[in-house]
Amino acid sequence: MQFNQATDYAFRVILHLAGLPEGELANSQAIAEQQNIPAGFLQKIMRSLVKGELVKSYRGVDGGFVLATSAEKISLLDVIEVMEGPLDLQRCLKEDSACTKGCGRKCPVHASLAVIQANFTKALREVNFAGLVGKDKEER
Amino acid sequence: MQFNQATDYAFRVILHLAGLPEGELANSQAIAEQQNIPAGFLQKIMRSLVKGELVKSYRGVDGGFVLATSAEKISLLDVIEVMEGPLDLQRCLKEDSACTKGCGRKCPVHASLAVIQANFTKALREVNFAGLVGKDKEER
DNA sequence: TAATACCGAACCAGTATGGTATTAATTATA
DNA sequence: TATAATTAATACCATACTGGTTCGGTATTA
Repeated sequence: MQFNQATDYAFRVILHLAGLPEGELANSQAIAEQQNIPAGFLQKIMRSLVKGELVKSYRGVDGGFVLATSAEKISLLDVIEVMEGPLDLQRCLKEDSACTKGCGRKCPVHASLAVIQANFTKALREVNFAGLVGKDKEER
Repeated sequence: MQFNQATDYAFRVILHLAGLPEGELANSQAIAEQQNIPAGFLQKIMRSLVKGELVKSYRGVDGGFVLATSAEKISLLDVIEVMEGPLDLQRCLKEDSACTKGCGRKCPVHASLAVIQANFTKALREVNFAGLVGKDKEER
């Protein structure tokens, strides 16, 4: 029960981009070096972030990446879902049919986990990268 | 970000055992049939639960399994941790050294996730199987 | 001593993880 | 318009994890 390494890296990437001066873009080499992420793997991650529409890319000389929207509008959950797909603690919280016992909604474990999951995702949705980058700068 | 199938099965197993009349034990075949869990796989799961000291086993004729302690004292988190090991959202929440960026405790993502994880595990710890089996019986 | 049940370990196919490598497409600029 | 800089796309790879299955061993009891 852990986020992927790629997701951890993606957090760093978004935080990095969120900390950039308005309008400035970062290329993958710079991100890789400053955030200490394997360059080749980072490129793969960047493509996920672009596909997931969290980041915009520009090719060619002086190309690079920028956030696709304001840091305030990007939450921890957004990054997680782009990197790992929807967050569902149990198979049967995604689709009822996934429960091999076929208890439908009657299983009390299911019911409890549904509530816990709702609170969990809410908490992840409430943290945005504008806030995070703010704390990051305080730190220094 | 999903619990293993084995963990889901384990929830059913504990719920099953928690619903048994005082002192009664269930053998793996009965559990497999009633909870619709592949018999061979269930045996593996039972061994994990025994090793994790959530369940006690008795061999031989009329052998089987019982909860090792009262259902009240077994939480969702207990089952999860026995089946999957400690719950840590990020590598660096487990060990500082796991952060390849080496930011120690200064990373704001780390800090936020630590809080979220604490609430998450608290919620999982607060749900016990005495409560769950109560709801299960109401249902019928 | 035979039947019943759990124990332990090995094994297996399929998929995910964490990377790497290569080639193609694009674009600013000299 | 050539060229250097950059991302895009795809394929590949070793290793580990997942969700099982199998089989011989061991304890218990009638």
